[in-house]
Amino acid sequence: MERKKERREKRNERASKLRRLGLRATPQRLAILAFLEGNRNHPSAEEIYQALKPRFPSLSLATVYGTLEILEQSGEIQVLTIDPERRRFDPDPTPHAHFYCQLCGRVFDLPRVQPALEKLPEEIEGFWVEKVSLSAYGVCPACRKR
Amino acid sequence: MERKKERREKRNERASKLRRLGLRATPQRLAILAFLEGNRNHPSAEEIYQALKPRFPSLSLATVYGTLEILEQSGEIQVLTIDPERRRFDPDPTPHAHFYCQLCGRVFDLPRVQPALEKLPEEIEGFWVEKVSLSAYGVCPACRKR
DNA sequence: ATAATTGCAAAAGCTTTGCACGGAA
DNA sequence: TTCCGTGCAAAGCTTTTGCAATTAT
Repeated sequence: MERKKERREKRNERASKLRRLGLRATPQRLAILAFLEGNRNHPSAEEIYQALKPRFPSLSLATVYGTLEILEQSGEIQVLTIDPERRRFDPDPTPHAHFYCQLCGRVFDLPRVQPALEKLPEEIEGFWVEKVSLSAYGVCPACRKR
Repeated sequence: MERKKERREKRNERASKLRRLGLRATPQRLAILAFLEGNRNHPSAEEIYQALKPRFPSLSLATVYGTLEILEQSGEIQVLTIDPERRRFDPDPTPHAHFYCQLCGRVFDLPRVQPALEKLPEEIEGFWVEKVSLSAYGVCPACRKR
């Protein structure tokens, strides 16, 4: 069974990543990292919490928020303010465009729009720019069909 | 005194605008419109409320929220989600870039960055785009000096 | 007159905080 | 053993809602 070994390795990678950031590798943090990894759904804190709850019955929403906070400060993830109702979290910290569907509320990546962002300088009209975000609002392909 | 006449005219313009939208021209709405007009501070609902409270002691926050909601739906203003803490309102409904200062929390217009937005089509990769917003985060000129 | 709008209070979310306990290093 | 991290409950905010009273038309 190679799968077991693979999982163990990924787990170790995540633990190392956390320790490299000066953080303790707790089961909760490892689970949140694992859930986020490769997740393109831009989940909210509540969604992460609900998804992990079955396997971590003692998990608390406060821990989820806390972990997401330090992961953002560490540059491992990015927080999106695209959804007017709640914060969304993106495991990919590199700048890229997002789309918010006003019908279903889902958030999508728009990787091909990215280039427009690259051209922005570190300084615009005296403002020091740390991060740029491009958000589009409208109707996603699935909702257009209905 | 020409000022009085001018104020009366502006007030009439706002009243007409409201009625054109099928809305009643109440003192509260006229005051909110007047406060927003030419206001480049991207105020929050609370800020609008506090600013108008002295002259409209009976004004309620619920009315402010309600008015802002219908003004947005009418296309008269735009709601910004750039501030992670609260919604900000912009009397200019046309798409333009914004800057959020992470130190003082103020929101600025970045009118010269606008062109980058113009190039975006109505449809991107199957997504129907109704609105695009470009937000930059960093430190504003005033805060850089300190 | 009458239908829309206001203001109040309460409710509904989302997110943060304080603190005692538990667990990683 | 030593702190860092967790979980719980409560609090803090922003925003929404229901409804009776008011007011624009």
